[in-house]
Amino acid sequence: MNGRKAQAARNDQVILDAARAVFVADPGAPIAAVAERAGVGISALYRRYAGKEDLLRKLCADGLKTYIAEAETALADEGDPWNAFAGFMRRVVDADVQSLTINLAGTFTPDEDLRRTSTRAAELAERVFDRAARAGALRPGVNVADTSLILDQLAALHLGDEARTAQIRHRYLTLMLDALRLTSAPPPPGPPPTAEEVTRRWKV
Amino acid sequence: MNGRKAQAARNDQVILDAARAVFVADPGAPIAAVAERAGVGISALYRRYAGKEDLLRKLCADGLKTYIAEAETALADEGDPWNAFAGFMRRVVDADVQSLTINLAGTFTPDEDLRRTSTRAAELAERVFDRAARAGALRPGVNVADTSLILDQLAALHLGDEARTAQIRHRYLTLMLDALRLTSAPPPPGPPPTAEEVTRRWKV
DNA sequence: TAGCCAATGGAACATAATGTTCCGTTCTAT
DNA sequence: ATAGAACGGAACATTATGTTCCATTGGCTA
Repeated sequence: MNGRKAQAARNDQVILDAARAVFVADPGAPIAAVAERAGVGISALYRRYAGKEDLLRKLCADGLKTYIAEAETALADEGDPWNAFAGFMRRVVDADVQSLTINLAGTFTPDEDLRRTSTRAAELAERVFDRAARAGALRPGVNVADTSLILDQLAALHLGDEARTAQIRHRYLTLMLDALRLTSAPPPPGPPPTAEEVTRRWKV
Repeated sequence: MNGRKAQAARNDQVILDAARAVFVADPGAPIAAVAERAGVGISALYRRYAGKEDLLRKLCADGLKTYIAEAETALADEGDPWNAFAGFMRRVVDADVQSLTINLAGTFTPDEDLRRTSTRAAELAERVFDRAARAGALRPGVNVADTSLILDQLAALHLGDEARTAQIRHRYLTLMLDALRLTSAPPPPGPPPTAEEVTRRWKV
């Protein structure tokens, strides 16, 4: 298949890739920046999405889906529960999911479908976490919400280059995982984060 | 002393406090928000500062000064070098210095004086860190720049309430410090951050 | 007491940024 | 050859926001 239709199909992907790159780098970027990066005109965007919010919702939903996929991969791992959990965290950092979900939250109004996806993502993550916890691999006093906030912190790291940023994020993820693995250390101070505190960032 | 002059003197402080609160919560906040929070008119601001950048520079310089003060306190501590270092980190988190320096960097052009202050701050922090390192209290492979990036990550944490935010930041600072204290653990992966990478965020 | 002036409030102004629409053009399929 | 999908990008509408300007207030001094 060639011609106009093929270009359109290719553009679907090109636009999504560009949008992801642009909004990961700057969540408040103008829509024109996406068009420029994709090498298309603005109407190519508006033909596909009703508006900016629509595009952001799509990106966020995609991010949650890869998060879910990684969690399912971790759950399918029959080996050491701690390793499954740690691997899950590393893959989520690599996919830069947090930049697509947390950093975009609040810039658009979520729809029902997105809320459902978000709920499912949280459930799966909890199962990955709990399995490691029940195996006695985790420091006392930590919970799933802690892992969300840890991912948030890592997503805040920006060092110019995308590759270098990923590298440095893994550096601090390693430190955090080491701290979470200290099963005989005292619980970290302060009340642990609640699910509500982690969810509050979503608009409406 | 009373009357107009006293009000002006009070306003100096009120305006600075309001500006700190507003820009810590939102580095891109409009200047009108500061005036509103301070309960003064806009001209009360423009009488004191040539423009928005001027105010931001002032806030940033103040932040660096408290950072320097805390580092000097740590250096004056003759006790355990690790405790001095850890206390320094905790106090910097409490003062929310990072929100006034890193988060504001890039939104204004630093002047010569601010650059000098910044350099001095880095020197002192390095001495606090090195003393702990020479005492053998630190995990191999970590350096001062690591502590900067750790503070950045913590500053990215926002949980509505200011008190709660401080609480949760201390939670993860504790985890990070625990990981930094594992003197017989392997060095964290990836090339450590360089001074240049930590400094790059400054405009010009 | 009259008058000067620092200090202020806040409307008005000037821009800049940016989401969205619209129209002429291109290219494919029939 | 023609209809219509897909597109480019200028034009438009709106909003956000830094800065200026002027009338007003209140204390201090001659």
